[in-house]
Amino acid sequence: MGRRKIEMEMVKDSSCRQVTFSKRRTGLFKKANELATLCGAEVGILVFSPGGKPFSFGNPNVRYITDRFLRPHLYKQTANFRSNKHCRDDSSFSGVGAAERMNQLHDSRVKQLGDEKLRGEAIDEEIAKGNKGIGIDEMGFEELEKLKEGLEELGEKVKERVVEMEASSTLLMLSNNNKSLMTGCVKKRSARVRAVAKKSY
Amino acid sequence: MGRRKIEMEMVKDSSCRQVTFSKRRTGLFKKANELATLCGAEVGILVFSPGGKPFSFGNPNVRYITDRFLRPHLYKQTANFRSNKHCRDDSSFSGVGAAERMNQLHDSRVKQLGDEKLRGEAIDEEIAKGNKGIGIDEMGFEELEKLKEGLEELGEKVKERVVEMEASSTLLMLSNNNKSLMTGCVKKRSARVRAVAKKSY
DNA sequence: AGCTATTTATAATG
DNA sequence: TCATTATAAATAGCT
Repeated sequence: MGRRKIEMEMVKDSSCRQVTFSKRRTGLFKKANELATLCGAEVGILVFSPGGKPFSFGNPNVRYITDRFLRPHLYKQTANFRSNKHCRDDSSFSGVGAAERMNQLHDSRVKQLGDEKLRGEAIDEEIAKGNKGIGIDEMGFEELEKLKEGLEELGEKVKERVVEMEASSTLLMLSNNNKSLMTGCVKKRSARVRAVAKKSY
Repeated sequence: MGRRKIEMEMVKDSSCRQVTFSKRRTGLFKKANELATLCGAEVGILVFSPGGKPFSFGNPNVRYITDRFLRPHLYKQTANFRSNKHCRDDSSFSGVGAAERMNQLHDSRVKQLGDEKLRGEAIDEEIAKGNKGIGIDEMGFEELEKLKEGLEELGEKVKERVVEMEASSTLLMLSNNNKSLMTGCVKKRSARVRAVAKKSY
């Protein structure tokens, strides 16, 4: 799709790779949006750049998609869902060409599933210990995203400072309690929140 | 990209829509794989067909990607994460469609994971436990005030945007939970929060 | 960031 | 459904 055909391997030049990443990430999100629009599908995409910077696309939104995926029992399942045909294509990235990796898929999947299981167990352990505030993480993402979205509209100067605070993990952790709040002692806070919010903005 | 250009709206004919969904889903996954390969990025995609059937792509795998997003504190954050913005593109879309089977290329290597439901239930339990001991605390409020001060310096346009997304109430709610958070693994955050907040504003 | 020359994805068709 | 092909779209290399 360009002046020349490129090999399916890691772009060597760091600068070019960054450009490619940006262009293709944009293209991927566009495609996802089209898929959702044309077919009425729900799509969520999560991307981490090589540097670890997160990007996401979601229709209707990432929160919904991930939630529905991780906690399917909370959603009404259609006949298709029950038909037990959940397509997966988890590649293991190791610098190998796409085609080649596709062929390795079958074998690598076994190992991957093993890793996933281990990871899952580790997480479950954390949860069991109860010292991590798990409900926290459920809410964190959405709230953090909203906040970020707002912050991203700010001028560069302000933007940087706020983002710094955001990155401090403060907001992330704060936001994590939203869910519990909703359930528990939130009522009087709720009123107060509304009042202040209205007043402040 | 076909014999004719098509409008970006829901494909009316159910049959055509199904075909389009399969083709484009395949294409989307391929693009995602290329992005990961070429750029060394980590990509996760979750798709629900109009009929509610789930599909996913993940590199290295979906579990890892969603975990990293939902529980970022479990992962090492790079400098980029800290200093950059989190790009987001959540379109609001709600589509309805006939329930149909989605069988395409990937279905040949489909691997069903039955533990997703279990995992979801585990999370639910944890959340329920986490509902206890939630309370408002002044520290959180102070943080909020600082945030507000910062935000109020923004231009009217931005300010309105923030209000629209109810960022204010979000922040308030978030901050209100600071205390409960302090109980667990959050203590060191506290000091850090203060420092950052002071520095930023 | 913009601009084409090309490659790629895919809508319509067989 | 599955393969083919004429076109629309995405994008690699440059500036």
